[in-house]
Amino acid sequence: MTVTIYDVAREAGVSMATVSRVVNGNPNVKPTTRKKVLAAIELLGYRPNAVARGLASKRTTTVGVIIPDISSAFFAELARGIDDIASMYKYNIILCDSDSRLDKEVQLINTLLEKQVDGIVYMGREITEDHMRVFNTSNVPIVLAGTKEKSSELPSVNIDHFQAGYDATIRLIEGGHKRIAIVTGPFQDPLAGVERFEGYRKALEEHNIDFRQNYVISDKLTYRAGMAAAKSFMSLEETPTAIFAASDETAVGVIHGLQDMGKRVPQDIEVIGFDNIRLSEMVRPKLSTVVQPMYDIGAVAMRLLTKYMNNEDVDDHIVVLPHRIEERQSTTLLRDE
Amino acid sequence: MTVTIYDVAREAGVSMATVSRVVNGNPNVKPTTRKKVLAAIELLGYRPNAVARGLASKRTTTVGVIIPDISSAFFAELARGIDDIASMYKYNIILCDSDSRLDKEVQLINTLLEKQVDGIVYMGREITEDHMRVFNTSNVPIVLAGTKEKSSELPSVNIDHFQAGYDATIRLIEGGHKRIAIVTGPFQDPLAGVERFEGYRKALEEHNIDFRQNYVISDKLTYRAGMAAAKSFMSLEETPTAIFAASDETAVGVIHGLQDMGKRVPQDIEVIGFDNIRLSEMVRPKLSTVVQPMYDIGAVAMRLLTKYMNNEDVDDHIVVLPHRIEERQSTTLLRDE
DNA sequence: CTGAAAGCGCTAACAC
DNA sequence: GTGTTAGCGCTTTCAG
Repeated sequence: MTVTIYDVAREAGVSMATVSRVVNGNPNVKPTTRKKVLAAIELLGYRPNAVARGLASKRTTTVGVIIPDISSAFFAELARGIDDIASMYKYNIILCDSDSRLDKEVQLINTLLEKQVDGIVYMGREITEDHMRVFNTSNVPIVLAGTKEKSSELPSVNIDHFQAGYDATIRLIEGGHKRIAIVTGPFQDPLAGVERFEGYRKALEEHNIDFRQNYVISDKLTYRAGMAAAKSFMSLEETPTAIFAASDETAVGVIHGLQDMGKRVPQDIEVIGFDNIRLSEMVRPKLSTVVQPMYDIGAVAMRLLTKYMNNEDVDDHIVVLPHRIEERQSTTLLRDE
Repeated sequence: MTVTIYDVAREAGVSMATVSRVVNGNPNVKPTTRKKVLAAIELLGYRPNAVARGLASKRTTTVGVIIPDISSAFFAELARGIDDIASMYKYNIILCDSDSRLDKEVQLINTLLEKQVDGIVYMGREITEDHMRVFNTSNVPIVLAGTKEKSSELPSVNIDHFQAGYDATIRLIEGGHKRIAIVTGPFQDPLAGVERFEGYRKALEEHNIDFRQNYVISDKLTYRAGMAAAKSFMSLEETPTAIFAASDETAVGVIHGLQDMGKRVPQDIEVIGFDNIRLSEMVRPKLSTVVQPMYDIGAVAMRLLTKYMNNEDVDDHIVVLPHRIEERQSTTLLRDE
């Protein structure tokens, strides 16, 4: 029924080993026999069975990727980086949407390990001890992309979120603002919820601006949350004049919430986002934002993983990529008015 | 080093076969022995090797998914539907980004087949004879999601794009418009480029509205293309009063292009999009659009695939899901002014 | 209800 | 250069 390496061998009048050699590009084959084998392969329509190969060689050229939400523009962009590099190195990807649920994540990791992936790229928001426990049962390398884990045991690639939050706030301060609000992620999220927020605090502190608890809203970084936050801030007695939202989607929600209340951005209130997803250029005013090199984070993470899988030396298992601020129309920082 | 089924068998004092049975949930095992085996598994930290299982059983519980661009909101949403149903049926997904390139697609299909996936869900824009050739070498079922192939041999799930294009245009006509332009996809794309466009033509024709060649622009359905199209249409002597864009992103580009030229939407010009991606609610005015049940298309496609993989009967291999029009703020169809 | 044994299709020494 | 021969770790008859 299905044609195997053995059929090819017989057809070509050689041994399985020889067929295996030509299939795998082993140079130790006389050109004439190679030709014969190739002809037999063509004739029979032979397709190597990667599962059998995987069992025999103990390598599957497949890596597992855990993603919290494939329809999130941010993670999808990371995934693109991962996929590009993976395919460059001839790896395939088993993509698993974890829905950010711990139980599912743990189960997925186990499944991936059973499937004998050669390595795993993990994306998530928070890493608990339960995560670490499963990670530790892994016999293959794992690298975190856009995700952090406090002990810094696991290799990871990120930007400096603290610094990024600081930078964003500084720009607002330099724009002359004193009443600066923030919509930050859930506090369980060490990056979007904590570090960016800590950067914000530090910036205020350094500039002797009082920190006001009612200027901070911690929520899931959705569009709706942004709209709600805008309403909430605008109901304060002393309303903020600038808002730092820890994600672009949220920032856009903030802007629309503001606009719906008749406020103009940036004339009345300035808004800055985070990530630089494509959406940020597809709204009016275009969103000023902290740009995170999403594609690169994914790409570098995957590249790092290939090094581990090939037992190459890696000089630094924690890589921090640069970020920058892209000023568009939702802030007026560059205008001198 | 790694613990195998054999180790568990010895530890539990039973045969491999018995261990296999408990691992696979075979009921023909005495509770006591099951308990013993489970204990041994726990003790040894045994993790079944899915590759070996796949080789022996000829099933990998893995399906391949080809996606043109993982960072496209439309396809990502389909992928979510696919993934959800796949995980519901205990399948894992090998996700391959084809970048819409024929050569890569063909190569990816082959790789997936080598990896012994149990089935394939294919998403793409166009299906050529080269595609069909590879598809035909497959010994596992393939279903198309959001993609069509003229011969209708392959199972697929879609909406009726012709009807959808027709409906969108009719709404514009009913809104009182006579000068209706369209930004359609590339003509190689049978759905976004051809069918939607044909629907548009038919609607005009039925209402005795002259078809004008300079009211149609066929381009990649990007945001930029939308902006460019808006400029182009507005440079015409007789400018359109309504524009149907064959994707939401393009529609938003059109709107912004219009706004940048000082036009108001919908007061001066009405715009309707296609797909109903999340973006359509995250812009102002909110975009009226033809809603395509993206998640469902993916989900149904995957469900269909499971049927084929289990040799279940399927009554109809071509499934057409319903679409509808969601009126938001970029059209005034419902207003009576 | 349980065990023995024959593969699944391929790779990887090891000979020649 | 090429062939032989063990496995890789598991499922699956087939007995009993």
